[in-house]
Amino acid sequence: MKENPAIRPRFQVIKDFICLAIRDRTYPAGACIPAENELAKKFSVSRMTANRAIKELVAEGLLVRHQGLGTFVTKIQAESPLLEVRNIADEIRERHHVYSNELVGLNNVRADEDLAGRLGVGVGAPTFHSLIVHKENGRPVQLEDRFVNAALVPDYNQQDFSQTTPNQYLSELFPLSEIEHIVEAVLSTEEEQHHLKISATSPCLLVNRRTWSADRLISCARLIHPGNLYRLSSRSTVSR
Amino acid sequence: MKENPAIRPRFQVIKDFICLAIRDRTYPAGACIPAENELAKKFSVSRMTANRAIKELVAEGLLVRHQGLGTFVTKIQAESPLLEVRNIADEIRERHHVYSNELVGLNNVRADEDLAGRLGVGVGAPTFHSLIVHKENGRPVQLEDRFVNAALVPDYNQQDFSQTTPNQYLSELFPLSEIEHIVEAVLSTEEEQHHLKISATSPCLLVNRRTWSADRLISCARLIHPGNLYRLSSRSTVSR
DNA sequence: CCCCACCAGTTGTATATACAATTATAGACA
DNA sequence: TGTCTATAATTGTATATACAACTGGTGGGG
Repeated sequence: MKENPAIRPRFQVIKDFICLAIRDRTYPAGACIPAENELAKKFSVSRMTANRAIKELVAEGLLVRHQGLGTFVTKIQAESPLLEVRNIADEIRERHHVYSNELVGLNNVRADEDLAGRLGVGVGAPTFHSLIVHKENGRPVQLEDRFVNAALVPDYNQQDFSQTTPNQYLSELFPLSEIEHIVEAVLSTEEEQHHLKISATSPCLLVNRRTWSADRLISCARLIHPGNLYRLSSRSTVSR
Repeated sequence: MKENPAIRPRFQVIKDFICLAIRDRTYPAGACIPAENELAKKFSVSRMTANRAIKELVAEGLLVRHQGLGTFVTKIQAESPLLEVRNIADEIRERHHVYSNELVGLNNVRADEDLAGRLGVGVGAPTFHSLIVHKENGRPVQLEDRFVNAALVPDYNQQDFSQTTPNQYLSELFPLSEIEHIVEAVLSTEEEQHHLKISATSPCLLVNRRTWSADRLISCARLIHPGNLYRLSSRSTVSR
């Protein structure tokens, strides 16, 4: 199936309808969505087609079904540990949301003492510094402040980050061998507030991440998220 | 759908057939499996039913399809690195599920030639052998078959493993310095089937793990999981 | 008040059928 | 020999239909 966004299969139309309804709280967590026959009538399709749409959303974890009862929106109950480097663009798209970003800056930077220590390079060594706002449906959800070892990634500052993310680009060049995560809750700086469009009192989730490939420290990133917009999510169940 | 192994839905019969054929190399990695119409004829079902079986295996990553061409067994090209020893009890609890276990046995064992080789001790040396079923919400998810060097961990067989796991106990005593993982897919023994409550044809993921602390080999464990309950993520592509 | 049967509504599995789209190959023609 | 077209084979989407199984509510009877 070649995806032409303008011409969607009927089952996809229904999937999109349901996802939108979940997002705008028409069907909040725990709520029962219309039955297959209802959706079939509403969208003038066969029940099989409605079933297909629902079944796929069940497989994606957004819905859960009980024979005889109905189909329910899953509830978020738990967070999964952060063990992997996920590509934020993929995560947003998996939620059927629109990913975009805004490149604030992409510069050559000589490592000061602090950065040298964090990036494992010598003081004065060349690095690249990128500052990017990642957006979900146009809303800023992550400010990525990243430093990359220029000796290892000489073309970093030639990349077009409207077409890829730094994480994706780097992971394509360097298979990860080690990841370090430090997670904490912080208040944001004035600059961060500006980019994330949040107030000075909004708590933020800060993830400091360093990635190694074959024992070489490739980059270190400070990822900061508005606390009310970002959480680590996992599979959910519904209780009646 | 309540699963009664004796009465499987027709699409499940086909899924099982395909999985078995993949495992015994009837259809090796990269191979093309029979088309929907062929399977429909072979199993006397409608094409829709064959399609359902294949589609689900595609979703599970075992198969990949090309319109006009056929359906292929995926090739495993990479495995996500196993870099840590996670405590299964913690993992399950992090999923907000109930962890429990069943201690099948905890014995003193003199190392035979095979075990001596694996545990790096002399033939006849004293070891401890623990066999534990780890359960998530009462359901067996891992059978842990572990041998520990008794000279290094003399109190191992005094532990109450209903209050901790062997992994947790050992990791508190011995900081890990090296881990070896060997991962393969196997059929389970009759005893393993009994403990894991699975059928003889259920594929299992086997992780053989050895852990060292300060260059001393502490223990070796055979961890076996029902394939449908536990899997390591992997990226797969197919080439034609 | 409790129990049971019935019913409505829902999901679960399956079928025969139809048309669309893609791919590779073979044959015809220049 | 190269190009184009037709065909065969395959997957992709969809339909109307049927029966099975499950759940909860209601009504009737004891």
